[in-house]
Amino acid sequence: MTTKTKTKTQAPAAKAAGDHLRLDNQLCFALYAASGLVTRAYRPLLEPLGLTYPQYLVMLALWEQAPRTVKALGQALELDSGTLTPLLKRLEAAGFVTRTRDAEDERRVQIALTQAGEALREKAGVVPTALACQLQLPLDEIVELRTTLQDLARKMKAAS
Amino acid sequence: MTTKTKTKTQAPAAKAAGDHLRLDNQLCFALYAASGLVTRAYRPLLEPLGLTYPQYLVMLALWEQAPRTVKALGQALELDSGTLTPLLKRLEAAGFVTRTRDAEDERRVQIALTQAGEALREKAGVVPTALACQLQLPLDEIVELRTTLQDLARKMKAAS
DNA sequence: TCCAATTCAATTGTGTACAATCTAAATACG
DNA sequence: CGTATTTAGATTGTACACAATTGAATTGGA
Repeated sequence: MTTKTKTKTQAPAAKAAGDHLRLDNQLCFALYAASGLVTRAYRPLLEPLGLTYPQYLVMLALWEQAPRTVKALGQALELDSGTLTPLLKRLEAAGFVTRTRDAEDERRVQIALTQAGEALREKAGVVPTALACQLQLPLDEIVELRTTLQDLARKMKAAS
Repeated sequence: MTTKTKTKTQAPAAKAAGDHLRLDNQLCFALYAASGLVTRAYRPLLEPLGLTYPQYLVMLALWEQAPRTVKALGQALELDSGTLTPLLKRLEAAGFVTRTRDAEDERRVQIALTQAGEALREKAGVVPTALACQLQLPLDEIVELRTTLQDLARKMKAAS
């Protein structure tokens, strides 16, 4: 219906401002909501591992390459030290990583995996598969969506 | 240390575990990183309005329809009262919304826009356009990505 | 050489996010 | 009626997330 009449209607709702401020037309909100929903879907899968979702991402980064500095982790995950420092301390307290000052350059802190941290990789192996089932998306669509998002991320980083 | 195999090539990186735990192969991480980058891109645009990014989303929802209950806002934005209550108190303190107990049902709190809150919509009008430029994506790709994400969100809500 | 600029991580302060719990209000139901 | 259940928000506790600042370590010049 879209009462596009030039009525000076004030109270009811958005109208004159057009659709471009509608929540459902915002890519940003679709991204925000989807990201939140996916994070929530991971929670029950990660709880048995003793990890939160951001902690899981940090562990993924470390399983791929360790030891790494806080800085390198931040670049890989797009996070800064204000976020990572307390998170890594919690992972250290949980026994999954160690934090050591680099002897070469005392400003750096190297994050390494403990035995328990390494061992956790086996248990985490089932997580992506379990989640992929919940997504209810065919594999080729998952790949395409992921590629599009990585593309977007790359462009935004370049433009910043 | 890595006594498990006699191959001396243990240290470098993930390998046997396969690619399915690689960060770059995770849709969840692509979503997480893209969402964070977009949020960050909004920040400088929203700062002159006196809004954070989640506050902006709440205002979008209210510009579309107000007054609304906290519950209704939570459903629209996929957020719960533990997040919304303090956020709405800050918006109230900023003078953009009012919070009123519903006389019909005293459990409900109605969130309405103030004059300042209504007026902010005009200033916010430029935000989506300004951001669309930064995205460096053609409009049809934006629409397609948005549709895919909304699809994903719908499926995940249905499966939960 | 010496010191200014840079770099790295930690800290501080503000603002989300959510689970679990709590309270009051409304509804169901016997 | 009167109580059990459900519902709406608020509160509490834990965990991100980032801007701004700090402080120590390194680097780059003049």
